[in-house]
Formats: sequence, C-alpha cells, structure tokens
Amino acid sequence: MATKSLRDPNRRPTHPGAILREDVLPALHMTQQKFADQLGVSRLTVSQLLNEKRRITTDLAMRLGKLLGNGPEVWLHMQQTLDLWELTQQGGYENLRTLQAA
Amino acid sequence: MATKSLRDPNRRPTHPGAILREDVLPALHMTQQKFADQLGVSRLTVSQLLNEKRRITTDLAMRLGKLLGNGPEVWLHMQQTLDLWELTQQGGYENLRTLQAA
DNA sequence: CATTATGTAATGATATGCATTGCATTATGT
DNA sequence: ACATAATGCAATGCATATCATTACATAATG
Repeated sequence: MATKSLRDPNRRPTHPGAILREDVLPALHMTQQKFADQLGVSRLTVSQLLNEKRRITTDLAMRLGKLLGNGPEVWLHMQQTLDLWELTQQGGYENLRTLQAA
Repeated sequence: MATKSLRDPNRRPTHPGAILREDVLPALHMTQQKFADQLGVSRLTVSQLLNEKRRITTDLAMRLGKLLGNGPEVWLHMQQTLDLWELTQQGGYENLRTLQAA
C-alpha cells in the first residue's frame, strides 16, 4: 500500500481562515475585536473569516499581508486554490472542449 | 545608465484581456461571437474582456483554462496581479502597521 | 454595397462584501 | 458562582459586480 501523497487533489484545500484561526491569532494572543481593529474591518468580518464563512477578498489580502508582514499573495493564492477546487467540484464545465489550434 | 529591469513595479500589469486580444484570438482566427459561444458566455462578456472593461472571474478563468488547454491559474494570476496593483495605487492601507510578533 | 463584426449603452436578475445592530452562548478571571 | 468579556450568528441596508439580453451605431470585410 502506497504512502499518501503530500497533496491529495481530491481533498478540499485549506481555507485561509483556518490558518488565521489555528496559527496566526493564537500566536498573536489577540482577540478578534482587536485583530479586526488592527485590520480596519469589523469584528463580524473577522469572525466569519475565522469560521470559514467568508472568502478572502483582494482588499482583505492586502490588509492581512500588510498587518502580518508577509504580503497579500499568499492569502490570495490560498483563496484562489479553494475557489478553483469548489468550482471544479460543482462542475458545469463539461461542455467545454479544449481547442486544438491553441 | 542602467538597463531597464524586466519588471517595472510601477508599471501597470498587463490585463488578461490584452493577451486574449493580441495573441489568443488572432491565433485562433475566431470571431468574438464564436469565441463567446465556445466559452459559454455572451458576446458582450468577451467584447468587454478584450477591451479590458471586465475582470477575469474565477468562472471565466475556468472556462478559458479549459478551452485553451492551459488551465485557469495563469488567467487568474494575471488578474490578481492587476487587482493588487490597482489597490496599491489607490492606497488606503497607510494606517496598517506590520505587527512585530507575526 | 450588402453583410458581418465589433463597441457600447441600457436594463434587470442575481450575487457578494461590508458595517451595524442585536442577541444568545461560551469562556475568563476574581 | 458570578460578573465581564469574547465569540457566533442572524437580520438589515447599502454599495458594487457579474452576466444575459436587447438595441443601435460604427467599422471591417468580401
């Protein structure tokens, strides 16, 4: 029996909020309210983000990237990976045939 | 005098529509209507995309990626680069200070 | 010159993001 | 145990974006 590959393409990609919830916020010892204030968004936005009820927008990525110092791309890319996975799951692109001359 | 760097960070990143307009569609010898049909979107959507009046959505990236055979990531990434550049230009993130404990 | 292709405006349906408010539930600390 | 703080979440309102459809004017093509 083979070892599990590092990345299972069938597995739902990690939501950016999970990183914030499990790694970032605990390391900061900061309440959601305080974190929201620092980010410049409402507490609701942070709460929903942490509970994976809200996507990372370009604006949020900018804020997180600047506040945490690692740039917006990481957050945006995580969200994009998740978005693409979800669209692939829900299908609807079966009629699209790949062009040959491309 | 130094040679221009390959990527000028001050320059507006290329809109994905420019690639479609200048490279893809000409190579395909295909009208916008036909291209729209193949993509499964309206002619208006294609026209506005080519004229850089419309963003690449995740859905559009999926369609382009499948139709052209190079996957959705390239298109999405181009769009995100442009989005981040535009947000940076318009500012509004000056109050965000980078946390130290991060 | 007739036809086709393209740009663009207007409209309506649908979806998303966000702030605010309010309230119930769950920690926390004294 | 109790008072306070923190969190989850629903509801509302506003602004914005996507997309299809329709219509029309201009440009390109054969």
